[in-house]
Amino acid sequence: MADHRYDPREIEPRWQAAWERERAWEVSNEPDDRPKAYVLEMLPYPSGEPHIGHLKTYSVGDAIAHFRRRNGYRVLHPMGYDAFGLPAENHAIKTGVHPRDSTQASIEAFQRQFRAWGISIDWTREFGTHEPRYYRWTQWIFLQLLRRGLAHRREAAVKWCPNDATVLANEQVVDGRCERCGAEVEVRQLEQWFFRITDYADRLLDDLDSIEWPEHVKTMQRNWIGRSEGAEVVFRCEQLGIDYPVFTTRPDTLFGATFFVMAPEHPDVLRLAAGTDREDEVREYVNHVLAESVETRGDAEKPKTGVPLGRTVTNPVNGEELPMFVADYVLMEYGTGAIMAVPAHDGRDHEFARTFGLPIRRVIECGEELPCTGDGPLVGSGPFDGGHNREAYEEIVQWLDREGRGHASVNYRLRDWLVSRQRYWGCPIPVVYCEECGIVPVPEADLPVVLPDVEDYAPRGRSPLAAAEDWVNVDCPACGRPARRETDTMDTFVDSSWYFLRYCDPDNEGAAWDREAVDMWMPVDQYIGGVEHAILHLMYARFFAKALTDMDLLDVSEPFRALFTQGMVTKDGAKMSKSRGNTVDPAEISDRYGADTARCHILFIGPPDQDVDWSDEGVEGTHRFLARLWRLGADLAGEGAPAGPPADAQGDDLALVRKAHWAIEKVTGDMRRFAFNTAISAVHELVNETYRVRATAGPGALGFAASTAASLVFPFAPHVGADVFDRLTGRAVWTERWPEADPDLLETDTFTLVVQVNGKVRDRLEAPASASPDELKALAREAANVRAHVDGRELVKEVVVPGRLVNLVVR
RNA sequence: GCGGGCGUGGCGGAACGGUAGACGCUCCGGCCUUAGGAGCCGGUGGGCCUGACGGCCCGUGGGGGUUCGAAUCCCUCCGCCCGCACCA
Repeated sequence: MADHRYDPREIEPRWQAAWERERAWEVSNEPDDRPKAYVLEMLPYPSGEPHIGHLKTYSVGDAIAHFRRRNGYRVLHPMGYDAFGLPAENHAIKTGVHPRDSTQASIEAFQRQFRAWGISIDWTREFGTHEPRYYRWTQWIFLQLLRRGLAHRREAAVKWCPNDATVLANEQVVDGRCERCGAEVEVRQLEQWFFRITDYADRLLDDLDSIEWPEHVKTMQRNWIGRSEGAEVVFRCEQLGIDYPVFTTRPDTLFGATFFVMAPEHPDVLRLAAGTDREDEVREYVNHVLAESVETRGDAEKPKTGVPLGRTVTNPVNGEELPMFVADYVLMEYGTGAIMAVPAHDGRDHEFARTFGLPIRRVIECGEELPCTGDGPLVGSGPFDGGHNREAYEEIVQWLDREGRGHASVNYRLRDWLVSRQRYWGCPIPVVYCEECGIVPVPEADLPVVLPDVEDYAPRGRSPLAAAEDWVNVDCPACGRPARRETDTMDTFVDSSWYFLRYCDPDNEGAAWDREAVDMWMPVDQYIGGVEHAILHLMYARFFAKALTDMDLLDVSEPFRALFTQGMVTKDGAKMSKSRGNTVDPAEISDRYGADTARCHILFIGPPDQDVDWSDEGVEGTHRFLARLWRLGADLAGEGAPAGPPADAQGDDLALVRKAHWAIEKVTGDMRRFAFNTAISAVHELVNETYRVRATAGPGALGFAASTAASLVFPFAPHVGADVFDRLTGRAVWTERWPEADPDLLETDTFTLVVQVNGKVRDRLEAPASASPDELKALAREAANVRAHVDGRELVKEVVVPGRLVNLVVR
C-alpha cells in the first residue's frame, strides 16, 4: 500500500536521477528516422539566482520539448549561458571579485535550479560564452566578417555612456539613456568597430514574411529598420560651389521649400559660416548643441532653435535661393544630415518657420489647414500645377533624374551595429595594430586571443585591457615588428548571435561547427523568450545568419523559424523588483511545493504570451490539484487497477472513458496553440470527474482516466506525470507516444440542444446526435418553455445549428 | 504624433459569430473526524417573482451598426498597456 502523501521532495529527485541515468534528453548527431525538432529558449544571462521569469521561459520551452518528443520528434533542447557582460564587471569593480568567479558561481546556481526544476536538457551540449573554447569561434566569426568587409573600423559620432565609460549600440540607448545603468548618454566622435548590418536592411525586412513570429515583434523590427522611400535631391550652394544632396520622402512638395537646414554635426557647417557675419553665432550654437544630452536634444516638444548660416542654396526645380540654417532638429545620422524645409507640409519645418518668420508656401490643395500632409492637386509648382500630388511625385523624380539633379532613393533608420566596448569582461577583438601594416587580423591559428587577467577593472575611458602591457604588446603577425593588440572587447550581443549554431556541435575543436551537424539541426524550430529581445538580439542573430549564409558557412538565413514571446510575471499587478519588495523567488516556491507545482502553476495562471500576476494563494490550488492526481494514482495502483480502458464500457465507465478522450483532444489542441492554461484546466476536469465517479466506476475506467491524466500533465509537471504513470502502468511516460483521442469516443449519443426564441435561450433538452435538422426543429417547437414564448405569435424563421442549437424567430 | 495590443464576476482567467463566466483562487455550506489549517461532496455575477419545481429581467468599458443570433465583426468615444518617435 502506497504512502498516501504527495511528497515532491521524494518524487522529484528520484525521477531526475532516472532521467540522468538513462540520458533521456540527450540526442546524438547521428541521423535516425525521426524528424528533428530544435526547441530553444533564449540563453540566460547568469547573474545571481534564476528569477521567476526564467521559471516561466523554461516551463514553456520544456512543455514544447516534451510534447514534440512524444509526437515522434528527435528533439534538440540544449542550455548555455550568456556569460560576458557589464553586471559581472561592475560587481568586480565594487568587490574585487573576478567576473569569472562571480559568473561561475551564478552559473552553478542556474544549473542547480534547472536540474531541480527537472527541465529536459541535453547537458552534454552546455557551454558559457565566456569560455575560450566558445569565444575562440566568436573571434573566428569576427575575422570572417572582417575579411568580407562586414566588420570595419571608422570614426563616427557614437553614443557614449559616461557612467559605464563605454560606447553603446544605438539599440542600447533608450530614451536618451543607457539601457543598462540609466545614465544620460553623450555623443562622442570616436573610431570604433562596426558590423555592416545596414547592408542587410532589405533582407532583414523582406524575410520577416517567411517566418512564424508574433506580428507585433515583426512590426517592431520593421519600424526599427525604418525603410522609407523617397528621393535624393541636390541643392547647390553657388557661393562655395558645393552640392548638398538631401533625402526627402516628399519630392512632390519641392516647390514649397522655403529654406534649408543642416545638422549641427554636419562637417560643412563651420566652413559655410566662415567669413559671414554669422560665424561666431554658428560656432556658439554648434558647441551648445553638442554639449546637450541625447535626451534633451531628442525632445520633440521643446521649441525649435537654430541659427542662419549666412549662405543660400539653389532649389533645383525653380532656381530659387533658399536661406541656409543650422538647427538641432536635423540629425546627422539620418539621410544626408541636411534637409530641404517645406513648412507648409511638415510640422517641424512649419514650427521652425513660424519661430524665425520664414515664408510658408502651400503647394498642395489638400483641403486642410497648414501644416498639412494630406493629398490633393498641386499649386504654385510651375509645370506640375493641377496634377495630383501622388502622380506629380513620380513626375518630379523623373524630371530630377533627367536633369541630373536627383534620383529615387531609399533610406533606413537602421544604423550599423557598433560592437566595440571599452570594457574588460567581454570577448577580445582579435586584431593587432601595427605602425607598418595597420590593422592586422590575428591569424586563425593563433585563436583564441585569451582575455588576460587584470588587477583593475574600472573603466577609464579606455578598456581596462590596455593596462595589461604584456598582453597588449605583441609582434605584428604580418611583419613581425612590435605592435599592439586591440584592447576593446565585443558587445555581448555578438556572443549571443550565434550560440544556437554552436549547440549543434559544441565540442568541435577544429571548427566553429561542422556543416553537416548545423544543416541537420538548423533552423531552430521553436524559439522562446521575452519580448524585450524583440529588436536587439533577434535582429543581430538574423543578421549573423544571413551574413554566414552569404559566406557559405550556413544554409539557413533565418535562424528562428517560429518564435514565441512569453509575457512578464508580475506581483500585485506590478513588475517585480527588489526595490519594490514584491519579488517571488522560484527556488522558494519549488522548495515549498515542489518543482511540478511551480512549473505547472506559472503556466496555469494565464495565457503564456500575456503578462500574468502571481498570487501566493493561487499556487496552493495547483499544489492541491497535483496532490489529488498523485493520490488518485497511488490509491488506484494500490488497488491493482488496470490502466487499460474496459473493452465495452457502460454507464459511468463509459462516461469517464469519454471524458478522458475529451481531455486528450482538448490538451492536444491546446498544446499546438500554446494554450497551456486551458490544457491544464482540461486535466483538472478529468481528475475532478474521476473523483466524482470514484465509488461507482470500475477499476479499468478509473485506471485509464488516471493514467491518461498523468500522461497529459507530464509536459507541465513531469515528475508527477512520470510517477503516477509508472505506478499505474509500469511504463516510462516520456517514451510513450502522445495519446490520441478515439473519434468514436468523442461522439456521444445525445447532446444538449439549446433552444432560442429570437436569440434568447428559452430551453435546453437532450436530443439524439443523429437527429436531422427537421427533427431538431420539431423537438424545439415542442419544448415546454419554448411554447410559452412562441404560441400565439407568427413563426417567421427557424435557424438550426446541427449539434448545438435551434433559434426560432417569431413576430 | 505614428504603429500594435487590451478592456468579461470579489480576483486570475474560459468562451470556431451559436448555452457568457470553463478551470483555479476567495467565500459559504455539508460530510468525515477527538480535532482539522488535511481530505471528500456541493454552492458562489446582479436584481426580481415563486411555498417549491421553476421562471423573468439585467449583465462582457460607453454609444451606434451588421446579423436569426455579437464578449467575438464594423464605426465611434473613453480608459489602460507596449513599441517607435524632431527619421525629413
